[in-house]
Amino acid sequence: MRVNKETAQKNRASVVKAAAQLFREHGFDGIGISSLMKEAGLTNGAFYKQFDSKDSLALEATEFALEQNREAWRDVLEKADGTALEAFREWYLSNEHIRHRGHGCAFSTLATEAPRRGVDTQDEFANAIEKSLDLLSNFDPMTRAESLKMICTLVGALTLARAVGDNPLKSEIVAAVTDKKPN
Amino acid sequence: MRVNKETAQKNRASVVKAAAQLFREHGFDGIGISSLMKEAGLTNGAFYKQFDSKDSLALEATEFALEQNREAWRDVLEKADGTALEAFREWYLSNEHIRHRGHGCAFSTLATEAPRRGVDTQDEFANAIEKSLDLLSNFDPMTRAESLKMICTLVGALTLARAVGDNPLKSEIVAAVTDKKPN
DNA sequence: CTATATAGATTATGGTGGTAATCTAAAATG
DNA sequence: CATTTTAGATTACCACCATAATCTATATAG
Repeated sequence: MRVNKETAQKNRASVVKAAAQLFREHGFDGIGISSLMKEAGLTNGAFYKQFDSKDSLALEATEFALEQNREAWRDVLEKADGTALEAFREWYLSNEHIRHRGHGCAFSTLATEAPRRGVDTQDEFANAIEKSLDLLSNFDPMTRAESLKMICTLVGALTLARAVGDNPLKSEIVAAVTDKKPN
Repeated sequence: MRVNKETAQKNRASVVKAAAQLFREHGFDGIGISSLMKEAGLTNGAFYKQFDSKDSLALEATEFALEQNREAWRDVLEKADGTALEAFREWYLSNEHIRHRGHGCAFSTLATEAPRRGVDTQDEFANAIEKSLDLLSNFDPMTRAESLKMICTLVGALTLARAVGDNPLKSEIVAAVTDKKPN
C-alpha cells in the first residue's frame, strides 16, 4: 500500500537509523536486510524502493552514525560542569558508553570496516574526524595534533576496553587514559 | 586420501594461519570456510576433520594472530637502533603496517569482533594485552598505565589512519602520535 | 472522480553460507 | 600383508542472503 510522501520519508529515515545502530553492533556483514527492515518496522520488499543496494545503505548509515557522534560530543562538551575536556573523556570511557556499542562512537565500531569499503566511506571518515577536530577546538585550546592524538587514544581505549569483556583490565584501561586510579 | 600425521598437522596449521590473515582483512563474517580452505591449499571437506566449527577456528585464529603480534613487537623492540620505544612507534605507524591489515596488529583489526564473540575470545584479548605490557616493560621503564595508554593511542591511530584511506589526514594522524611533523 | 503512479507487502530467485555424508586413497596397526 | 583407520576430496543439504518481480492499496495528478 502506498503511503504519503511524509511517512515514506520517515520510514526511510528509520531504516537508516536502525542500520546505523545494527551495523555498529554487528558489522556490515553481521546483519541482513530483512533484520534491518524488521527493526525499522518494515519488510524486505520495501528496501529497494528506497535504496539502491545494501552497500549504499551502508554508506548512508555510516554518515548518519558519524553525525550522531558529533551531536553527542557537542552535547557532552556543552553540558560539562567542570572543564569540558575532562567531562568529555569521562563520558567517552563511561561504562554506559562501553556497554552500548550500537549507540556509541562510530569511530570505534565502524573504522575497521572503512578500509574494506569504498573511497566514499573513507572520505566520510576523514570528513567526520575533521569536523570533530573543529568541534573540540571550540572547547579547548589544544593544538590540532594534540586533539588528534587524544581522539586516537580514546578510540583505542574504548575499542580495547570492549574487547576484554569484563576482565579487570577494562577498568585499568579506562583509568590509564583518564588519568585516574583503577577502581 | 589420508596423509601422515605430520602433514595433517602442517595442513591444520596452515588453515589457522590463513584464517588469521583473512579474518584480519575481511572480518569473521567477511570470509567463508571455502575461501579460507582454498587459501590454505585445501578443500571444503577437510575443514570439519580438523575443526569443530567456524567459531572454534575463529578463536584459534585470533589466538594465533595475537601471538604473531607479540613476536613482531619483540622483533622490532630488539632490533631497534635508537631507543626501542621510538623505533616501535615508528614501525607501528609505518605505511607498510598501515597498508597490510592481514599481517598487521590484531588489536586493531580484531578487537571490534571480540565483544560480539564469546568470553573466550575476550579473555584471549585480555591475556594478549597483559603479555604485551610485560614485553614492553622489558624495553622501557614506563609505568603499566603509561604503557597501556600508549597501546591505546597506537591502536586508535592505526585504525583511524586506515579508515581515512589516502586522505592527507592519514599522515597527520601518524605525525600527531609519533610527535613528528606531517610529511 | 477517474486514472495513474508508487510505498510497502508478499513471494520468488539465484547464490553463497556453514555443516555434514559419502567416497577414496593412503597411513597406521597388528 | 591384511585390516582398519582417517585426512582430504567430492558432493549434498538446508538456511539465509541480496536482489528482484509481482501484488495491493492508497496517495497523488489530471
